[in-house]
Amino acid sequence: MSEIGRLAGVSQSTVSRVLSGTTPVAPDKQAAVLEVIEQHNFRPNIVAQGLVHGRTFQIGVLTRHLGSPFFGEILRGIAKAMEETNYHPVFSLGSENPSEDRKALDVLLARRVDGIILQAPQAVNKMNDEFIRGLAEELPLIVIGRQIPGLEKQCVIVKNFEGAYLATSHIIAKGHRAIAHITGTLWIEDAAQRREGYTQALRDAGLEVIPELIIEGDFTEVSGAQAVDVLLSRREAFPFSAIFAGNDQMAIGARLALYHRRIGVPEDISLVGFDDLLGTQYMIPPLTTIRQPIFYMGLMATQSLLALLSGEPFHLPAFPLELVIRQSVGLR
Amino acid sequence: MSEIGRLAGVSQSTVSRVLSGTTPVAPDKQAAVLEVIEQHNFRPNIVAQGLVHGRTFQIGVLTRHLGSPFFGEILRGIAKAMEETNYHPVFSLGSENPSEDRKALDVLLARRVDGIILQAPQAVNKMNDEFIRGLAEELPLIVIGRQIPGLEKQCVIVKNFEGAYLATSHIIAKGHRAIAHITGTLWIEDAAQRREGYTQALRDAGLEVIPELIIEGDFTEVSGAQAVDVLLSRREAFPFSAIFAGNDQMAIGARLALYHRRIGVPEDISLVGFDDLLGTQYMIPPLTTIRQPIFYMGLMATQSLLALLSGEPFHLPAFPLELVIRQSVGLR
DNA sequence: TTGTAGGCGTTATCAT
DNA sequence: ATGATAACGCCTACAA
Repeated sequence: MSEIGRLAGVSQSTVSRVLSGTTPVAPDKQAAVLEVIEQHNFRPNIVAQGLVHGRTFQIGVLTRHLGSPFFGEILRGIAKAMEETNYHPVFSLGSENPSEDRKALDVLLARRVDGIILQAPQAVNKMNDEFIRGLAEELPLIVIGRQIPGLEKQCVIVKNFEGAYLATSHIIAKGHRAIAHITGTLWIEDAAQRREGYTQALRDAGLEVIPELIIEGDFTEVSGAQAVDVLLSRREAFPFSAIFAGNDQMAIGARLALYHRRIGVPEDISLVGFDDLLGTQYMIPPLTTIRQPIFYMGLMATQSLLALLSGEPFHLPAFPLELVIRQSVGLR
Repeated sequence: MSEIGRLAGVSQSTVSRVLSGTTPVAPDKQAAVLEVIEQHNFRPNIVAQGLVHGRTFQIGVLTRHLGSPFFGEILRGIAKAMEETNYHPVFSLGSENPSEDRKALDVLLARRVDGIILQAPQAVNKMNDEFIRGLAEELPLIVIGRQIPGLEKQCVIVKNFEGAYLATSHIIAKGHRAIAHITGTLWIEDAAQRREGYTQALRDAGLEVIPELIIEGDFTEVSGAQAVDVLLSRREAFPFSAIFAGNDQMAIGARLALYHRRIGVPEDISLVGFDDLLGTQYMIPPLTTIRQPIFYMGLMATQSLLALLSGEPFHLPAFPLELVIRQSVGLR
């Protein structure tokens, strides 16, 4: 920057001022400086700026699984919210291994990110509620997909229980008596809560909860397909006529497996998903699912974080769920 | 850091030395310092370290679409390669809008990333070959999915033409005469090259290339399904008995659409994909596809970049493709 | 072995 | 309006 100043015949501070625009600068010098900057296509070093300001303008996002459409949507929301700001997201991939998870967080912290978005952090070990509460005192923090007692206002959660209850009740209302459920990764709260909603709906309808009809998947399409295989292999002993999949990805996998076995949906088996993923209804119509505003969850989480950052008040809205029936489902 | 030194009764430099381990420090002082560090759980500021060293230990990754399984695999490779290093990836999302694409790159540059991985950059406007060559002179750079003349050694590409040729020839060898093709986003080289391989294989077999049988998709499942709908709607005028999908995601979409119309695969229509995506063969068996070592492409690209960074010699291996036939395809 | 001091690229506060 | 100058947090000669 001083080099630029030298070439333009001004001081380094003037260059800084031209760039920041905080203080008026004589038009001729202004022009001279911009000229030199242009020639050398100089860019101010954000890192050094950060040193001065005490911030990095980076938001850490601790996540898992970048290849999923679900996460992709959340990310779109996060990126969208930061679009016109100076902030930039930095992703760190957690894993199912708790220590790796913690290490990923440490990297973010060492980089002095200005705030953190925790995506469905594991509730074990060093990542327990207590730890996260402590973390929240050190820096602005938003948690997606997990409710931390005492930190409710900074947690983005979804009415998983209600959604699953709604979905299951809908299936029951259509006359089904034996309903299977493919869960997501159970240590992720969303999955556990959806399972609860499912079992509660069964109980409230006076139906029996059959453990053999509940298969744990991992939110991926493959696990959905595999779960169906397991269910079908037991079908003699544990018959069922409908499946409630813990998310749309598993619903897609399940649908493929059913198609493959030439089992009609919904004629032979009814299928309900969760998320209302982009395009799902096009790929596997007809589809009944629970709509979840994923994109907005990412967006709002980020906006709240930015508000936290600037000390502004904010409130995370409640994210509603909705039963969506695409085309005529014909659940029987 | 000086605060830590004060509390431990040593100078700030000694604290630095304890942390870096570059210079011996008296055991007692060492202990005292570590003690204080522990108490205040102090972490050195990587940003400030970067200022001194002139590097940020960040690798910029310009990408598009974080929600795709294909990109997820590349990313796994990138992350894996950086795992035991001090480097950390920073992602910036490009878009189909060239100016956005450029802006995403600028953010990375302003953050003074030490190196850049360009993921299938658009070959237009400011991102032309000339520009990228210039960029490569400024900082270590690896390009995935596009061949830049004069920069071949830093480009990770795949034998797309050969793979598509192989796939199409295989289908022809099974007796098909009218083969449809669903392409990926055509401004991405991979997609264009695969289309070339497809048309060349047809020509070499003396078959006619029918434009109406070539549908442009965008690598997503939905586009695969939609393409099939279009193809089927024209089937009277332009019949076909096989489909070569430009990637596995579109193959999945196509398969779903076919299943939905109760069109058997491979009895009625044969389907071949490209990528050998994780789990695909499980979800839609039997599947014939071209195997592409996606994970290793990300891994090797990153290792090469790190080598570039440290001035070590390196060579990007050729990434082979392979025709994979899962189970008995029964292409007729 | 340890402390002092200078510098990395900016911004902000002073004078001028 | 503009130029010095002091931070920001850390590393590293250099000196002791």
